[in-house]
Amino acid sequence: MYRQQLYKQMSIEDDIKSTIKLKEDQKTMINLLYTSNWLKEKSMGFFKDSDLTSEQYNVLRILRGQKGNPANLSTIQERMLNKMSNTTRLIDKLIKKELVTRQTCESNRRKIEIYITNKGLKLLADLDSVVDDNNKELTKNLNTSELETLNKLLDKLRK
Amino acid sequence: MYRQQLYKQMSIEDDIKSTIKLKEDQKTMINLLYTSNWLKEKSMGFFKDSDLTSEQYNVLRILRGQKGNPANLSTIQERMLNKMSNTTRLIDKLIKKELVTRQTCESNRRKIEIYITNKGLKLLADLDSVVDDNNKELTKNLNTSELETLNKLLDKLRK
DNA sequence: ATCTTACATTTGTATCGACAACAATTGTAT
DNA sequence: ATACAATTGTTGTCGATACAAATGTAAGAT
Repeated sequence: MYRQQLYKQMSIEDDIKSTIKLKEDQKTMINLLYTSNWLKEKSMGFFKDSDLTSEQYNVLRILRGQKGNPANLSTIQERMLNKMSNTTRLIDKLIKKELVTRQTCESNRRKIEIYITNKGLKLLADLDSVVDDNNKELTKNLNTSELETLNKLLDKLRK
Repeated sequence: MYRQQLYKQMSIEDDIKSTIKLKEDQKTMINLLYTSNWLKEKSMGFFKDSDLTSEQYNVLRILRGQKGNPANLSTIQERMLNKMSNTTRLIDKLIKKELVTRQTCESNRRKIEIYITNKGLKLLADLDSVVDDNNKELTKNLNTSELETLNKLLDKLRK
């Protein structure tokens, strides 16, 4: 039983060359993982140029969002897109690049406080327009209303 | 229409605790990465139980899709959800577990042919229902029509 | 005061992935 | 026939990552 490829838009089943008919929920699972990898691949060039990994960039964004306030490790971990087990060493890398600083919290010495440096802020500012262009490029096939629908569905999925 | 936030569904902006208003395309990018990580996390238990990594499972699925025909390395790489650089060593792991076999191709001795073993097929068969349940559980907040819409939008995004 | 438990981060270890160098085989041009 | 290029896969290296155990700190119970 062969599918009608000719009239159909290229779908996830074509992309992964599935030989069997997938159920809608299976398709969604695969589609989401596949699409997120697709996005990562398409963004790789950007991260390579900036000499940051996507996780490092993510942490810098989180710190900028603190607007001058420090963040401690557990806060950062909570907010990261993908919780990784070893934020310590990620911060080490950022410190070596002088993009953040680390100091132990006065009121609770178990905690450490992490600040983004001016150099870090400057780097982010420089990257902003590139990231923006990249986002626009990668989402150019969907109009705003479609993007909204997509976001709503993703939010609802995780609800 | 004030205090609209109170009645609003939890969105990606709440999830990542963004302090700034994001544009729709930014939201989509983050939402996709975040959701795929969410799915991976939620599926982790399954992979741990089966003693397979998600990539190994993915490769076994691809081989089963071959329906008895072998696949060579480059074919597998093409079809993997996330292209990894070192499929050789991934196959090594699967061979050690006796889930696949490897032999050089007769007609083109640069190529190798990879077959899934009966043990591999049996493992997949055993996992099928678990995977199915997992999929259903993870997509339970969306009905079929919503899943279809989601799939269409993802396909269109990558088009 | 000491003990236990919880919290916050760090460190050890083993594995994974990216990248590059390499080897073997096949294809092609002269 | 020979040389050169392209294909296909393997191996070495190194940084990144996951997971678990260890460390240091705080708070509560007895």
